Amino acid sequence: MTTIRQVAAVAGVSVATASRALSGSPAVIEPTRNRVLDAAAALDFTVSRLARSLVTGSTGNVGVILPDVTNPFYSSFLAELEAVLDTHDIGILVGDSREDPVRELTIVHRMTSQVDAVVLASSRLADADIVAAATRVPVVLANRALADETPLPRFLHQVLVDIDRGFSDAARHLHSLGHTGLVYLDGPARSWSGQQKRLILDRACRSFGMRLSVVSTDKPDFAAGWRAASALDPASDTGVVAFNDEIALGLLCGLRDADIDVPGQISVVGCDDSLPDGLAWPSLTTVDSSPRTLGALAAAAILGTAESRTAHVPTHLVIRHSTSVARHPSPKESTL
Amino acid sequence: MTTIRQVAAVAGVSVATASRALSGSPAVIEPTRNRVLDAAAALDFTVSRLARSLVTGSTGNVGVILPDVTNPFYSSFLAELEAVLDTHDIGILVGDSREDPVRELTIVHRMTSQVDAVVLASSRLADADIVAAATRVPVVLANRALADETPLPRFLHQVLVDIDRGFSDAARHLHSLGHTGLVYLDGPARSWSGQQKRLILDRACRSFGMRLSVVSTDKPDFAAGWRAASALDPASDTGVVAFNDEIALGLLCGLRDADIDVPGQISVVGCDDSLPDGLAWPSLTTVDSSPRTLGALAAAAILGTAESRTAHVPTHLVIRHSTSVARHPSPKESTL
DNA sequence: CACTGTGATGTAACCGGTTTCATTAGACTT
DNA sequence: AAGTCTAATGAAACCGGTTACATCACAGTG
Repeated sequence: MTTIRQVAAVAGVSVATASRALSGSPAVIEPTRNRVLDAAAALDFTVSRLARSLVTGSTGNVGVILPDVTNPFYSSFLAELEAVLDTHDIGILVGDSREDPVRELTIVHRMTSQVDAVVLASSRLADADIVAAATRVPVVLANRALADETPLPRFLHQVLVDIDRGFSDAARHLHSLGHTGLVYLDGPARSWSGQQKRLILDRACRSFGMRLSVVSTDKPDFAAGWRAASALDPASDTGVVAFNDEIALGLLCGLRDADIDVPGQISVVGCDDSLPDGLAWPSLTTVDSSPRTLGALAAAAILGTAESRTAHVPTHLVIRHSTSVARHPSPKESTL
Repeated sequence: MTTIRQVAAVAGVSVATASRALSGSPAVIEPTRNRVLDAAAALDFTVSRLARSLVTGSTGNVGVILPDVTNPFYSSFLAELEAVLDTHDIGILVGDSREDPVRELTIVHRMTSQVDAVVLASSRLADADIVAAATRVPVVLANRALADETPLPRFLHQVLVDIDRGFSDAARHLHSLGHTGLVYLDGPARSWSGQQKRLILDRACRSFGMRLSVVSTDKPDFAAGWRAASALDPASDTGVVAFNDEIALGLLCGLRDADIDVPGQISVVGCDDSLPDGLAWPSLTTVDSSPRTLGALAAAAILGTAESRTAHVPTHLVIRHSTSVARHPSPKESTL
């Protein structure tokens, strides 16, 4: 490996001058700079970000920890975050906690000493652990908020999806279609956003006088939705809201497999609006919480261009064809 | 930030001893080690991987560059790679080239000085660039091979999907079902594996006396498959092989939208076997090239446990219900 | 008892850059 | 011509660890 001292030697200058020339300091005169750059090119030299980081105290890297890289929500989030930071020549250390708080904490520790900030997406950590982490390295919480009573640490940003609007509207929508009860297909047990969605639906149902029942899923994917299909009874469960579109899609397919008509017998609402046109049939009514926008907000927090300590991605309900008027089987009707 | 000198001071030992105690050297006696560990705990100290890397020459990180994190093939690959390396306390720097060789090269440069190795997944770089990179940092090529005439650099591993078997079988399968021609829905123009798939199909078709036509797609996703649906003519295009399952799925949905029956009118074969059960209807005949296994092989190459310089993931054709006997419209039949 | 060997610890150099501060040369002032 | 200022460069400290080598105490040996 070639070092800056070799470059300096070849260029016939001191290491200080070489360093200045290479980092574009204006204090070095044109011909000198060229000698250094030529030498560097000749030796195929690139500065060691490691060594630079050690002395400057900034690494040019940020850490990102996700519950599951494989989940489209997180991979989109990551893609956008990466795209923005890349333009600022910032690298990304990625960690996959696989929904495990212990592993998440381990990864945080591995990262802290080599990044300028850590982004925790849908963190499964306890508030206390997050607060503790924020004392060692700036933290951006994405899709997760600390409890209201927890005071926000100095170096903690939050970027959130404002699902309140979307989920309230989802409940209102189903209510207005005559549904008298709702089934919520929840996400992972430790998911903060899943819990929020549940709370919002609960509040909404209460205000509309609807029943709410919750079905848990371990991993929020297609298979979970498919399995849930067989747990539903079209006689009583006419309206379903899912944690995300993957679950909703699995449900759609599972219901079709069971010859249950959507939206004729059961109405389905998803979340994220992450499915490409034409994949879901019928097209899915969903809450559009954009992970890419969330990624952009996280990037803004990292870059210091965020306007406030906690930012929100707005949502709204996108009504398509997986929801329709509830069919109320009256006692008189026979099921044939 | 607390340093090892502070820990040493509190523990009443020299920095050397502190360092040894913290890194588990056997040369330090039990009570001393405890004093150091206690001091470290009291000061909430963690070693700076940065500083350690600088002197030891090994960073404990590897870089991974992908054409698109959002693509399930790559996110699965990444997930597995991460999972294995995580158990060895190795971190991952991730870069998304977005199919752009220039960006890919930039990312390689950003990484080289801070990783122990770089994994290039489906690299879009020229052989020469890859070889050049391999002189600066060990490289693992995943799903991409150098040209046969290019001599393998010392620090270059290759982990490949042995699609030959799967794709030959796909062609044979369709041939045996009476299809007289094949349409190949290709992936990104710069994709090496796409080119390989094309070559294999070409060879196979030649040997079976089948026609082969190739349709290009820019991004290998659902939407591309959907668009391709309208480019097919069921009268002549009865057998289709797709670059991956996402394209195949898009095609399936697009064909259904156009009221073209699969497999009645058109048979479809995908690649990767990445779709969850029940998503595709009819279930998709596909070549099972496992990205997770590929990720595991890449990890083995990194860890030095690889048995050879180039490893292969075997494939075979998984026959399901999206392929069937070709319906040959004879001139006498009317289309009604 | 003097001598050698061994094991625990300390001292200081080192990794590859950046940056403070000193030095030097030349331009400008008076 | 002496003095002051400025701009370019160099010397050396420093970032936070690791490790080669020196040191020292003590046990074992003849």
